[in-house]
Amino acid sequence: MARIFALVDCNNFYVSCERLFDPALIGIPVVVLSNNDGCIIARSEEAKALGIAMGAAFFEVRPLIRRHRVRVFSSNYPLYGDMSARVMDVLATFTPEVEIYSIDEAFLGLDGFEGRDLAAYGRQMRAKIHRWVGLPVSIGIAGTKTLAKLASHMAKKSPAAGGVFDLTTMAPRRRVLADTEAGDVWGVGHRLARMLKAHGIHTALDLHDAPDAWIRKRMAVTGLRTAMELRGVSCIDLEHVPPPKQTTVVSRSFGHPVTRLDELRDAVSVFAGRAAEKLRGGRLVASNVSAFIMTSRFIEGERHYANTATIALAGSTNHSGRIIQAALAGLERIWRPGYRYKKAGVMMLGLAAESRAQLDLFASPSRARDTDIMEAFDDINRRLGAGTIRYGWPGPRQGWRMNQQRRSPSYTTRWTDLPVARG
DNA sequence: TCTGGGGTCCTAGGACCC
DNA sequence: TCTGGGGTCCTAGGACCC
Repeated sequence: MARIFALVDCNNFYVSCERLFDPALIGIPVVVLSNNDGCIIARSEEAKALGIAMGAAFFEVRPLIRRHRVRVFSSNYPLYGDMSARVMDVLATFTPEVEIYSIDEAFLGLDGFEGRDLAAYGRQMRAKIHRWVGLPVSIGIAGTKTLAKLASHMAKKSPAAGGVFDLTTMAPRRRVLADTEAGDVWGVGHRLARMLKAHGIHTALDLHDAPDAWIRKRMAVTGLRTAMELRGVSCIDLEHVPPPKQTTVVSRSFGHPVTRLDELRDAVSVFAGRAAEKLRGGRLVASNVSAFIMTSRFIEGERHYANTATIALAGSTNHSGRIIQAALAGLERIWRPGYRYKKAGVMMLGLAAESRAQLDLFASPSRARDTDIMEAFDDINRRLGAGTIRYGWPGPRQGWRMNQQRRSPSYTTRWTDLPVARG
């Protein structure tokens, strides 16, 4: 049976979320910044038209932004996460086969819908999301995930498509592939695109037509899979249930460079504490903790240093105290004086379900008590706000804290930020 | 002065064992 | 003391994604 996939992609997602709660932003250039207000990660169409590049450093495009009065926002993940969940809920009313691929994208399985007018079905989805949530989306439909991604680009690019592009009927595949750069294909990044270009492979069609053996040699099995998918052979299936996480990371760039060990200790404790909370939230435990620190890669003429230390936990755990202690031990091992550190983080490795570690956990009475303490800890932070209680003592200097000067309110996830309508 | 954060997968190479 | 093949496991690094 032929497979049918749809890719639903929210247009300029973060910008669209900001516009939803401030309609004055509609029709004018808007951008959203990364954590730490470092670079541009979302742009409205008007901002794109001004030539503001994706990923551009904020300070570099600042003159342009000033000149054109571009509205600028720090990223507001509680808001975006909540809006994302609403979109996904609407999609679930159209098919049970929904794979949430990222915060702003979902793959749908539409096998068995062959008889229908798929583009019309897509337009229904679009209209319902617009009416119920208020966000614009683009939808691509095709026989493989890679082609569905490509079709969603077509849906955005061609005004005639009306936001939905069905590659199974609307255009010959070869023509669409010929109009697509190889680097725009899902699975072909910067490096491979450059390599392909050097070998005369410029378009998606060139890749489609390249010999298997050559692709296998230069792009490994993942590259061959991509080429097969371009040819309409489905190799990447829908993932209905997300596979269990293997690692989880909490890391941040610092608002200002950090030189002192005590400041780094403070940052690493906060990150490790947050990582432990993430584990408990997912009912997971970890067997190892890595701490890592690095200087800026961008400053010329300054010595660069980056290092990671991995510490084995004595038995898998999600206990904040143990994890913080291990992360700090890792930090001591890699810290070197004389550097201006710009970023640090904590990675949890060897994740496993808490339930599988239970027996071991309760083998010792002190561990059972630890679990009770952590539950109370999380409960307090849930009810009174994140960070109400934490491990350790915040250091006197907080220069490592992120810059986030342009954040919009948490309209939908904090009562005090609820928008007010006035008649 | 200022350049995100959080993930996955594949491969090559070394250690170790029989 | 040297020779050889083959298997597994682990890690580091590189590539990708949003």
